Amino acid sequence: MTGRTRLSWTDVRDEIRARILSRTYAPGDKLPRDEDIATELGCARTTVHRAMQDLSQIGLVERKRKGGTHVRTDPVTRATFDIPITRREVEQRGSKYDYQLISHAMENSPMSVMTRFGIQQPVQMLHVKALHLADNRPYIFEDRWIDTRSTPGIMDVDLKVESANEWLVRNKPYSRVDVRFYAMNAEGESARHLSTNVGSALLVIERTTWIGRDPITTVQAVAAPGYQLTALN
Amino acid sequence: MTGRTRLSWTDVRDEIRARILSRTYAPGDKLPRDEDIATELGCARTTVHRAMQDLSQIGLVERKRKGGTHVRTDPVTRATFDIPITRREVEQRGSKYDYQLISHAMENSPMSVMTRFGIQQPVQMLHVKALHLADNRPYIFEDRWIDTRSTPGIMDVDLKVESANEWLVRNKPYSRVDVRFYAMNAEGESARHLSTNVGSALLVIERTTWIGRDPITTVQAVAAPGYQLTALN
DNA sequence: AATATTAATATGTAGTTACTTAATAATGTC
DNA sequence: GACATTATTAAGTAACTACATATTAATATT
Repeated sequence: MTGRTRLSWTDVRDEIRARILSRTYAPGDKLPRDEDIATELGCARTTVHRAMQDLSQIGLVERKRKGGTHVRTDPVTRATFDIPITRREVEQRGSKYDYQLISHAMENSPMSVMTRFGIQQPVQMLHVKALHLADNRPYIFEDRWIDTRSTPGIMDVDLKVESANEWLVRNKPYSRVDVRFYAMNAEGESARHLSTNVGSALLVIERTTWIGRDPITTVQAVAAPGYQLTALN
Repeated sequence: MTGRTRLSWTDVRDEIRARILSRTYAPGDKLPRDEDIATELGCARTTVHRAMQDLSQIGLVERKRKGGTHVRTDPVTRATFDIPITRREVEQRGSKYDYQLISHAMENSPMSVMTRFGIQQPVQMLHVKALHLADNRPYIFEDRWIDTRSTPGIMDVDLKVESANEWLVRNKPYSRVDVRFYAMNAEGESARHLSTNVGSALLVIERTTWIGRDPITTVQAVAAPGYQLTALN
Protein backbone atom coordinates (compact mmCIF):
# COMPACT_ATOMS: atom_id res chain seq x y z
CA MET A 1 0.00 0.00 0.00
CA THR A 2 2.29 2.77 -1.19
CA GLY A 3 0.25 5.92 -0.71
CA ARG A 4 -2.88 4.66 -2.39
CA THR A 5 -4.79 7.89 -1.84
CA ARG A 6 -3.90 10.50 -4.35
CA LEU A 7 -2.54 13.85 -3.35
CA SER A 8 -4.90 16.67 -2.52
CA TRP A 9 -3.85 20.23 -3.20
CA THR A 10 -3.38 20.78 0.53
CA ASP A 11 -0.91 17.87 0.58
CA VAL A 12 1.01 19.47 -2.24
CA ARG A 13 0.93 22.82 -0.49
CA ASP A 14 2.28 21.28 2.70
CA GLU A 15 5.00 19.44 0.81
CA ILE A 16 6.16 22.60 -0.94
CA ARG A 17 6.01 24.57 2.27
CA ALA A 18 8.06 21.89 4.00
CA ARG A 19 10.67 22.20 1.29
CA ILE A 20 10.77 25.94 1.72
CA LEU A 21 11.09 25.55 5.49
CA SER A 22 13.88 23.01 5.07
CA ARG A 23 15.52 25.33 2.54
CA THR A 24 15.36 22.83 -0.27
CA TYR A 25 13.93 25.88 -1.92
CA ALA A 26 15.67 28.83 -0.27
CA PRO A 27 14.50 32.45 -0.23
CA GLY A 28 14.88 33.94 -3.69
CA ASP A 29 15.06 30.56 -5.37
CA LYS A 30 13.04 29.81 -8.41
CA LEU A 31 10.81 26.81 -8.01
CA PRO A 32 10.35 24.23 -10.75
CA ARG A 33 7.45 24.78 -13.10
CA ASP A 34 4.08 23.64 -11.84
CA GLU A 35 4.10 20.93 -14.43
CA ASP A 36 7.43 19.51 -13.31
CA ILE A 37 6.35 19.49 -9.71
CA ALA A 38 3.18 17.76 -10.82
CA THR A 39 5.03 14.97 -12.58
CA GLU A 40 7.46 14.67 -9.70
CA LEU A 41 4.72 14.31 -7.12
CA GLY A 42 2.48 12.36 -9.42
CA CYS A 43 -0.50 14.65 -9.66
CA ALA A 44 -2.10 17.02 -12.12
CA ARG A 45 -0.89 20.52 -12.81
CA THR A 46 -4.18 21.94 -11.58
CA THR A 47 -3.52 20.46 -8.17
CA VAL A 48 -0.10 22.07 -7.99
CA HIS A 49 -1.62 25.30 -9.23
CA ARG A 50 -4.20 25.33 -6.46
CA ALA A 51 -1.48 24.68 -3.89
CA MET A 52 0.70 27.46 -5.26
CA GLN A 53 -2.17 29.92 -5.21
CA ASP A 54 -2.53 29.28 -1.52
CA LEU A 55 1.17 29.67 -0.83
CA SER A 56 1.10 32.86 -2.81
CA GLN A 57 -1.80 34.21 -0.77
CA ILE A 58 -0.07 33.28 2.45
CA GLY A 59 2.87 35.29 1.23
CA LEU A 60 5.44 32.50 1.04
CA VAL A 61 5.98 32.61 -2.71
CA GLU A 62 5.51 35.05 -5.53
CA ARG A 63 4.24 34.00 -8.91
CA LYS A 64 4.43 35.68 -12.27
CA ARG A 65 3.29 34.51 -15.61
CA LYS A 66 6.18 33.22 -17.58
CA GLY A 67 8.43 34.41 -14.76
CA GLY A 68 7.65 31.36 -12.71
CA THR A 69 7.38 30.93 -8.96
CA HIS A 70 9.93 32.31 -6.51
CA VAL A 71 10.30 31.95 -2.77
CA ARG A 72 9.87 35.41 -1.30
CA THR A 73 13.16 36.90 -0.20
CA ASP A 74 11.61 39.08 2.44
CA PRO A 75 9.18 36.81 4.11
CA VAL A 76 6.42 38.69 5.81
CA THR A 77 4.47 37.49 8.76
CA ARG A 78 0.90 37.67 7.65
CA ALA A 79 -1.52 37.88 10.53
CA THR A 80 -5.28 37.71 10.18
CA PHE A 81 -7.68 38.92 12.82
CA ASP A 82 -11.39 38.39 13.16
CA ILE A 83 -13.11 41.41 14.58
CA PRO A 84 -16.52 40.16 15.60
CA ILE A 85 -19.34 42.22 17.02
CA THR A 86 -18.47 42.94 20.59
CA ARG A 87 -21.40 41.10 22.14
CA ARG A 88 -20.34 37.97 20.34
CA GLU A 89 -16.75 38.41 21.41
CA VAL A 90 -17.73 38.80 25.06
CA GLU A 91 -20.11 35.86 25.01
CA GLN A 92 -17.51 33.63 23.43
CA ARG A 93 -15.20 34.36 26.34
CA GLY A 94 -17.97 33.00 28.49
CA SER A 95 -18.74 36.38 30.03
CA LYS A 96 -21.99 38.22 30.52
CA TYR A 97 -22.48 40.98 27.99
CA ASP A 98 -24.00 44.35 28.71
CA TYR A 99 -24.30 47.53 26.81
CA GLN A 100 -24.82 51.13 27.84
CA LEU A 101 -25.65 54.05 25.63
CA ILE A 102 -23.74 57.08 26.85
CA SER A 103 -24.83 59.76 24.42
CA HIS A 104 -26.14 60.33 20.94
CA ALA A 105 -26.68 63.54 19.04
CA MET A 106 -26.53 65.02 15.59
CA GLU A 107 -23.31 66.94 15.19
CA ASN A 108 -21.09 68.34 12.52
CA SER A 109 -18.29 65.93 11.70
CA PRO A 110 -14.98 67.15 13.08
CA MET A 111 -11.81 67.22 11.04
CA SER A 112 -10.57 63.85 12.33
CA VAL A 113 -13.71 62.13 11.11
CA MET A 114 -13.60 63.85 7.75
CA THR A 115 -10.05 62.64 7.33
CA ARG A 116 -11.02 59.09 8.08
CA PHE A 117 -13.77 59.18 5.49
CA GLY A 118 -11.70 61.15 3.05
CA ILE A 119 -14.29 63.90 2.67
CA GLN A 120 -13.67 67.65 2.36
CA GLN A 121 -16.83 69.21 3.75
CA PRO A 122 -18.26 68.74 7.24
CA VAL A 123 -21.50 66.78 7.35
CA GLN A 124 -24.19 66.42 9.98
CA MET A 125 -23.73 62.98 11.42
CA LEU A 126 -25.08 60.94 14.25
CA HIS A 127 -22.49 60.86 17.00
CA VAL A 128 -22.90 57.93 19.36
CA LYS A 129 -20.92 57.03 22.44
CA ALA A 130 -21.47 53.71 24.11
CA LEU A 131 -19.91 51.26 26.48
CA HIS A 132 -19.70 47.49 26.17
CA LEU A 133 -19.31 45.51 29.37
CA ALA A 134 -18.12 42.01 30.13
CA ASP A 135 -19.20 40.60 33.50
CA ASN A 136 -20.19 44.11 34.60
CA ARG A 137 -16.74 45.46 33.94
CA PRO A 138 -16.01 47.97 31.19
CA TYR A 139 -14.72 46.20 28.12
CA ILE A 140 -14.82 48.54 25.16
CA PHE A 141 -15.71 52.20 24.92
CA GLU A 142 -16.83 53.14 21.45
CA ASP A 143 -17.01 56.57 19.90
CA ARG A 144 -18.91 56.33 16.63
CA TRP A 145 -20.00 58.61 13.82
CA ILE A 146 -22.73 57.49 11.46
CA ASP A 147 -23.57 59.14 8.15
CA THR A 148 -27.37 59.30 8.25
CA ARG A 149 -27.55 60.00 4.53
CA SER A 150 -26.37 56.52 3.66
CA THR A 151 -28.03 55.01 6.71
CA PRO A 152 -31.36 56.77 7.43
CA GLY A 153 -32.73 53.65 9.12
CA ILE A 154 -30.47 54.22 12.11
CA MET A 155 -32.70 57.12 13.22
CA ASP A 156 -35.52 54.71 14.01
CA VAL A 157 -33.37 52.46 16.13
CA ASP A 158 -33.61 52.70 19.89
CA LEU A 159 -29.92 52.90 20.65
CA LYS A 160 -30.58 52.41 24.34
CA VAL A 161 -31.58 48.87 23.58
CA GLU A 162 -29.62 47.82 20.55
CA SER A 163 -26.04 48.92 20.00
CA ALA A 164 -25.31 50.80 16.82
CA ASN A 165 -22.47 48.36 16.32
CA GLU A 166 -24.83 45.46 16.14
CA TRP A 167 -27.57 47.16 14.17
CA LEU A 168 -25.15 48.34 11.54
CA VAL A 169 -23.45 45.03 11.14
CA ARG A 170 -26.76 43.28 10.67
CA ASN A 171 -28.49 45.86 8.54
CA LYS A 172 -25.85 47.79 6.71
CA PRO A 173 -23.35 45.76 4.75
CA TYR A 174 -20.30 47.60 3.60
CA SER A 175 -18.25 47.25 0.49
CA ARG A 176 -15.03 48.73 1.81
CA VAL A 177 -13.49 48.79 5.23
CA ASP A 178 -10.41 50.39 6.70
CA VAL A 179 -9.07 48.89 9.90
CA ARG A 180 -6.21 50.21 11.96
CA PHE A 181 -4.78 49.60 15.40
CA TYR A 182 -2.90 51.99 17.59
CA ALA A 183 -2.24 52.85 21.20
CA MET A 184 -3.69 55.80 23.06
CA ASN A 185 -3.33 57.29 26.51
CA ALA A 186 -6.60 57.33 28.39
CA GLU A 187 -7.92 60.87 28.72
CA GLY A 188 -10.65 62.04 31.04
CA GLU A 189 -13.65 60.58 29.28
CA SER A 190 -12.29 57.21 28.23
CA ALA A 191 -10.58 56.77 31.60
CA ARG A 192 -13.82 57.42 33.41
CA HIS A 193 -15.88 55.06 31.29
CA LEU A 194 -13.30 52.32 31.33
CA SER A 195 -12.70 52.77 35.07
CA THR A 196 -9.01 53.29 34.70
CA ASN A 197 -6.54 56.04 35.36
CA VAL A 198 -5.89 58.93 33.08
CA GLY A 199 -2.77 58.08 31.14
CA SER A 200 -3.02 54.32 31.06
CA ALA A 201 -2.21 52.78 27.70
CA LEU A 202 -5.24 51.60 25.74
CA LEU A 203 -5.47 49.70 22.50
CA VAL A 204 -7.66 51.34 19.91
CA ILE A 205 -9.32 49.61 16.99
CA GLU A 206 -10.42 52.13 14.43
CA ARG A 207 -12.78 50.98 11.74
CA THR A 208 -14.27 52.98 8.91
CA THR A 209 -16.75 51.60 6.39
CA TRP A 210 -18.20 52.70 3.09
CA ILE A 211 -20.86 51.41 0.76
CA GLY A 212 -19.58 52.18 -2.70
CA ARG A 213 -18.12 55.64 -2.21
CA ASP A 214 -20.56 56.69 0.48
CA PRO A 215 -19.41 56.80 4.10
CA ILE A 216 -21.37 54.62 6.47
CA THR A 217 -19.69 54.79 9.84
CA THR A 218 -16.40 55.25 11.57
CA VAL A 219 -15.73 54.00 15.04
CA GLN A 220 -12.96 54.29 17.55
CA ALA A 221 -13.22 51.25 19.78
CA VAL A 222 -11.09 51.83 22.86
CA ALA A 223 -10.40 48.64 24.76
CA ALA A 224 -9.99 48.39 28.50
CA PRO A 225 -6.43 47.97 29.86
CA GLY A 226 -5.03 44.50 29.30
CA TYR A 227 -6.94 43.89 26.10
CA GLN A 228 -5.02 41.83 23.57
CA LEU A 229 -5.68 41.12 19.94
CA THR A 230 -4.57 37.67 18.92
CA ALA A 231 -4.13 36.53 15.35
CA LEU A 232 -5.93 33.50 14.04
CA ASN A 233 -3.76 30.35 14.09
CA MET B 1 -22.10 41.44 -27.91
CA THR B 2 -23.88 40.31 -24.79
CA GLY B 3 -21.02 39.52 -22.43
CA ARG B 4 -19.08 37.41 -24.86
CA THR B 5 -16.33 36.68 -22.36
CA ARG B 6 -17.22 33.92 -20.00
CA LEU B 7 -17.36 34.37 -16.27
CA SER B 8 -14.26 33.92 -14.17
CA TRP B 9 -14.54 32.69 -10.62
CA THR B 10 -13.78 36.17 -9.37
CA ASP B 11 -16.74 37.48 -11.36
CA VAL B 12 -18.96 34.90 -9.75
CA ARG B 13 -17.57 35.76 -6.34
CA ASP B 14 -18.26 39.44 -6.89
CA GLU B 15 -21.76 38.74 -8.12
CA ILE B 16 -22.60 36.62 -5.09
CA ARG B 17 -21.05 39.17 -2.78
CA ALA B 18 -23.08 41.91 -4.42
CA ARG B 19 -26.22 39.90 -3.78
CA ILE B 20 -25.29 39.46 -0.17
CA LEU B 21 -24.58 43.17 0.16
CA SER B 22 -27.88 44.04 -1.50
CA ARG B 23 -29.58 41.53 0.77
CA THR B 24 -30.86 39.39 -2.07
CA TYR B 25 -29.30 36.79 0.13
CA ALA B 26 -29.73 38.06 3.67
CA PRO B 27 -27.76 36.99 6.75
CA GLY B 28 -28.76 33.48 7.73
CA ASP B 29 -30.24 32.72 4.31
CA LYS B 30 -29.44 29.53 2.53
CA LEU B 31 -27.97 30.09 -0.88
CA PRO B 32 -28.95 28.00 -3.90
CA ARG B 33 -26.83 24.97 -4.61
CA ASP B 34 -23.59 25.58 -6.44
CA GLU B 35 -25.01 23.77 -9.41
CA ASP B 36 -28.10 25.96 -9.62
CA ILE B 37 -26.05 29.12 -9.38
CA ALA B 38 -23.85 27.72 -12.09
CA THR B 39 -26.74 27.14 -14.48
CA GLU B 40 -28.23 30.51 -13.60
CA LEU B 41 -25.03 32.39 -14.32
CA GLY B 42 -24.08 30.13 -17.19
CA CYS B 43 -20.84 28.69 -15.90
CA ALA B 44 -19.49 25.43 -14.54
CA ARG B 45 -20.00 24.25 -11.00
CA THR B 46 -16.26 24.28 -10.42
CA THR B 47 -16.24 28.00 -11.08
CA VAL B 48 -18.97 28.61 -8.53
CA HIS B 49 -17.17 26.30 -6.14
CA ARG B 50 -13.97 28.31 -6.42
CA ALA B 51 -15.88 31.53 -5.83
CA MET B 52 -17.64 30.11 -2.79
CA GLN B 53 -14.39 28.90 -1.31
CA ASP B 54 -13.12 32.44 -1.43
CA LEU B 55 -16.26 33.90 0.13
CA SER B 56 -16.02 31.28 2.80
CA GLN B 57 -12.41 32.19 3.54
CA ILE B 58 -13.27 35.87 3.70
CA GLY B 59 -15.88 34.96 6.28
CA LEU B 60 -18.98 36.03 4.35
CA VAL B 61 -20.54 32.60 4.02
CA GLU B 62 -20.39 29.27 5.74
CA ARG B 63 -20.45 26.01 3.86
CA LYS B 64 -21.22 22.51 4.95
CA ARG B 65 -21.42 19.32 3.01
CA LYS B 66 -24.98 18.47 2.31
CA GLY B 67 -25.97 21.41 4.51
CA GLY B 68 -25.34 23.86 1.71
CA THR B 69 -24.11 27.42 1.84
CA HIS B 70 -25.41 30.00 4.29
CA VAL B 71 -24.73 33.71 4.65
CA ARG B 72 -23.06 34.23 8.00
CA THR B 73 -25.41 35.74 10.56
CA ASP B 74 -22.65 37.36 12.56
CA PRO B 75 -20.47 38.92 9.95
CA VAL B 76 -16.96 39.46 11.16
CA THR B 77 -14.57 42.03 9.90
CA ARG B 78 -11.53 40.09 8.86
CA ALA B 79 -8.40 42.17 8.77
CA THR B 80 -5.07 40.98 7.45
CA PHE B 81 -1.77 42.61 8.29
CA ASP B 82 1.62 42.15 6.73
CA ILE B 83 4.37 42.39 9.29
CA PRO B 84 7.53 42.78 7.24
CA ILE B 85 11.04 42.97 8.57
CA THR B 86 11.50 46.40 10.02
CA ARG B 87 14.18 47.56 7.63
CA ARG B 88 11.90 46.83 4.73
CA GLU B 89 9.04 48.63 6.39
CA VAL B 90 11.11 51.73 6.99
CA GLU B 91 12.54 51.75 3.51
CA GLN B 92 9.14 51.38 1.94
CA ARG B 93 8.04 54.53 3.74
CA GLY B 94 10.91 56.18 1.96
CA SER B 95 12.91 56.69 5.13
CA LYS B 96 16.50 55.95 5.98
CA TYR B 97 16.89 52.84 8.07
CA ASP B 98 19.33 52.41 10.90
CA TYR B 99 19.84 49.80 13.53
CA GLN B 100 21.51 49.85 16.93
CA LEU B 101 22.34 46.91 19.11
CA ILE B 102 21.68 47.82 22.71
CA SER B 103 22.61 44.67 24.55
CA HIS B 104 22.94 40.94 24.20
CA ALA B 105 23.64 38.28 26.76
CA MET B 106 22.85 34.73 27.70
CA GLU B 107 20.23 34.71 30.42
CA ASN B 108 17.72 32.42 32.00
CA SER B 109 14.30 32.86 30.43
CA PRO B 110 11.95 34.71 32.77
CA MET B 111 8.45 33.54 33.48
CA SER B 112 6.85 35.80 30.86
CA VAL B 113 8.97 34.29 28.10
CA MET B 114 8.29 30.77 29.29
CA THR B 115 4.58 31.50 29.13
CA ARG B 116 4.84 32.77 25.60
CA PHE B 117 6.65 29.65 24.48
CA GLY B 118 4.49 27.41 26.59
CA ILE B 119 7.43 25.79 28.35
CA GLN B 120 7.68 24.82 32.01
CA GLN B 121 11.40 25.01 32.76
CA PRO B 122 13.64 28.04 32.43
CA VAL B 123 16.18 27.81 29.65
CA GLN B 124 19.37 29.70 28.90
CA MET B 125 18.53 31.94 26.00
CA LEU B 126 20.12 34.75 24.09
CA HIS B 127 18.53 37.99 25.18
CA VAL B 128 18.89 40.79 22.65
CA LYS B 129 17.75 44.37 22.85
CA ALA B 130 17.94 46.56 19.80
CA LEU B 131 16.60 49.73 18.30
CA HIS B 132 15.38 50.33 14.76
CA LEU B 133 15.49 53.89 13.49
CA ALA B 134 13.75 55.69 10.66
CA ASP B 135 15.39 58.90 9.50
CA ASN B 136 17.52 58.91 12.66
CA ARG B 137 14.46 58.83 14.88
CA PRO B 138 13.59 55.85 17.07
CA TYR B 139 11.06 53.67 15.33
CA ILE B 140 10.83 50.32 17.05
CA PHE B 141 12.48 49.05 20.20
CA GLU B 142 12.73 45.30 20.25
CA ASP B 143 13.26 43.03 23.20
CA ARG B 144 13.98 39.54 21.93
CA TRP B 145 14.73 36.10 23.35
CA ILE B 146 16.27 33.45 21.14
CA ASP B 147 16.47 29.77 21.93
CA THR B 148 20.04 28.90 20.97
CA ARG B 149 19.30 25.18 21.04
CA SER B 150 17.08 25.45 17.96
CA THR B 151 19.16 28.27 16.51
CA PRO B 152 22.85 27.73 17.27
CA GLY B 153 23.87 29.70 14.17
CA ILE B 154 22.82 32.95 15.83
CA MET B 155 25.91 32.78 18.06
CA ASP B 156 28.16 33.39 15.07
CA VAL B 157 26.26 36.43 13.89
CA ASP B 158 27.63 39.86 14.60
CA LEU B 159 24.50 41.44 16.01
CA LYS B 160 26.10 44.86 15.91
CA VAL B 161 25.91 44.71 12.14
CA GLU B 162 22.94 42.56 11.28
CA SER B 163 19.75 42.66 13.31
CA ALA B 164 18.60 39.42 14.85
CA ASN B 165 15.23 40.18 13.31
CA GLU B 166 16.65 40.08 9.84
CA TRP B 167 19.01 37.19 10.35
CA LEU B 168 16.29 35.02 11.79
CA VAL B 169 13.79 35.81 9.12
CA ARG B 170 16.29 34.96 6.42
CA ASN B 171 17.88 31.94 8.03
CA LYS B 172 15.37 30.43 10.35
CA PRO B 173 12.00 29.65 8.87
CA TYR B 174 9.26 28.89 11.36
CA SER B 175 6.38 26.52 11.16
CA ARG B 176 4.14 28.23 13.70
CA VAL B 177 3.77 31.81 14.73
CA ASP B 178 1.74 33.57 17.37
CA VAL B 179 1.08 37.26 16.83
CA ARG B 180 -0.62 39.59 19.23
CA PHE B 181 -1.09 43.32 19.59
CA TYR B 182 -1.58 45.29 22.74
CA ALA B 183 -0.90 48.67 24.29
CA MET B 184 1.72 49.41 26.93
CA ASN B 185 2.78 52.42 28.93
CA ALA B 186 6.36 53.39 28.28
CA GLU B 187 8.55 52.58 31.27
CA GLY B 188 12.03 53.84 31.90
CA GLU B 189 13.93 51.78 29.38
CA SER B 190 11.53 51.88 26.44
CA ALA B 191 10.83 55.57 27.04
CA ARG B 192 14.54 56.32 26.96
CA HIS B 193 15.24 54.36 23.81
CA LEU B 194 12.19 55.65 22.00
CA SER B 195 12.87 59.23 23.16
CA THR B 196 9.48 59.66 24.68
CA ASN B 197 8.07 60.28 28.13
CA VAL B 198 7.51 57.62 30.69
CA GLY B 199 3.84 56.73 30.55
CA SER B 200 3.12 57.46 26.90
CA ALA B 201 1.00 54.82 25.19
CA LEU B 202 2.92 52.51 22.89
CA LEU B 203 1.70 49.83 20.54
CA VAL B 204 3.35 46.47 21.05
CA ILE B 205 3.59 43.71 18.48
CA GLU B 206 4.46 40.47 20.17
CA ARG B 207 5.57 37.61 17.99
CA THR B 208 6.60 34.12 19.01
CA THR B 209 7.79 31.46 16.59
CA TRP B 210 8.43 27.75 16.71
CA ILE B 211 9.88 25.20 14.34
CA GLY B 212 7.86 22.10 14.93
CA ARG B 213 7.50 22.11 18.70
CA ASP B 214 10.79 23.82 19.37
CA PRO B 215 10.84 27.49 20.36
CA ILE B 216 12.82 29.75 18.08
CA THR B 217 12.32 33.28 19.23
CA THR B 218 9.90 35.62 20.90
CA VAL B 219 10.01 39.33 20.43
CA GLN B 220 8.27 42.30 21.91
CA ALA B 221 8.43 45.04 19.29
CA VAL B 222 7.52 48.31 20.93
CA ALA B 223 6.66 50.99 18.41
CA ALA B 224 7.32 54.68 18.86
CA PRO B 225 4.36 56.92 19.71
CA GLY B 226 2.04 57.52 16.78
CA TYR B 227 2.69 54.18 15.17
CA GLN B 228 -0.34 52.70 13.42
CA LEU B 229 -0.96 49.29 12.00
CA THR B 230 -3.12 49.38 8.93
CA ALA B 231 -4.87 46.37 7.45
CA LEU B 232 -4.32 45.38 3.85
CA ASN B 233 -7.03 46.62 1.47
C1' DA C 1 22.36 49.49 -33.37
C1' DA C 2 17.62 50.52 -32.28
C1' DT C 3 13.16 49.08 -32.92
C1' DA C 4 9.34 46.23 -34.11
C1' DT C 5 7.62 41.63 -34.77
C1' DT C 6 7.17 36.98 -33.71
C1' DA C 7 7.73 32.80 -31.10
C1' DA C 8 8.09 30.38 -26.94
C1' DT C 9 6.91 29.70 -22.22
C1' DA C 10 4.79 29.36 -17.57
C1' DT C 11 1.08 30.64 -15.12
C1' DG C 12 -4.09 31.71 -15.14
C1' DT C 13 -8.51 30.12 -15.95
C1' DA C 14 -12.80 27.45 -17.46
C1' DG C 15 -15.08 23.27 -18.66
C1' DT C 16 -16.14 18.41 -18.24
C1' DT C 17 -16.11 14.10 -16.02
C1' DA C 18 -15.75 11.20 -12.22
C1' DC C 19 -15.51 10.09 -7.83
C1' DT C 20 -15.43 11.02 -2.42
C1' DT C 21 -17.38 12.47 1.86
C1' DA C 22 -20.36 14.18 5.36
C1' DA C 23 -24.88 15.12 6.65
C1' DT C 24 -29.58 14.51 6.24
C1' DA C 25 -33.82 12.13 4.99
C1' DA C 26 -36.27 8.00 4.19
C1' DT C 27 -37.06 3.49 5.12
C1' DG C 28 -37.33 -0.80 7.42
C1' DT C 29 -36.99 -3.66 11.58
C1' DC C 30 -37.63 -4.80 16.32
C1' DG D 1 -42.27 4.40 18.88
C1' DA D 2 -37.17 3.71 19.15
C1' DC D 3 -33.47 2.40 16.68
C1' DA D 4 -30.58 0.87 12.92
C1' DT D 5 -29.95 0.70 7.97
C1' DT D 6 -29.99 2.61 3.49
C1' DA D 7 -30.52 6.19 0.06
C1' DT D 8 -30.00 10.77 -1.24
C1' DT D 9 -27.97 15.12 -1.43
C1' DA D 10 -24.61 18.91 -1.93
C1' DA D 11 -20.18 20.17 -1.25
C1' DG D 12 -15.09 18.58 -1.75
C1' DT D 13 -11.64 17.01 -4.67
C1' DA D 14 -8.84 15.52 -8.69
C1' DA D 15 -7.82 14.47 -13.52
C1' DC D 16 -7.64 15.96 -18.06
C1' DT D 17 -8.40 19.17 -21.85
C1' DA D 18 -8.34 23.53 -23.92
C1' DC D 19 -7.44 28.02 -24.33
C1' DA D 20 -6.00 32.92 -22.41
C1' DT D 21 -2.50 36.05 -21.02
C1' DA D 22 1.62 38.13 -19.64
C1' DT D 23 6.39 38.12 -20.16
C1' DT D 24 10.66 36.99 -21.92
C1' DA D 25 13.63 35.59 -25.69
C1' DA D 26 14.57 35.33 -30.43
C1' DT D 27 14.25 37.09 -34.81
C1' DA D 28 13.53 40.24 -38.46
C1' DT D 29 13.26 44.95 -40.16
C1' DT D 30 14.64 49.63 -40.62
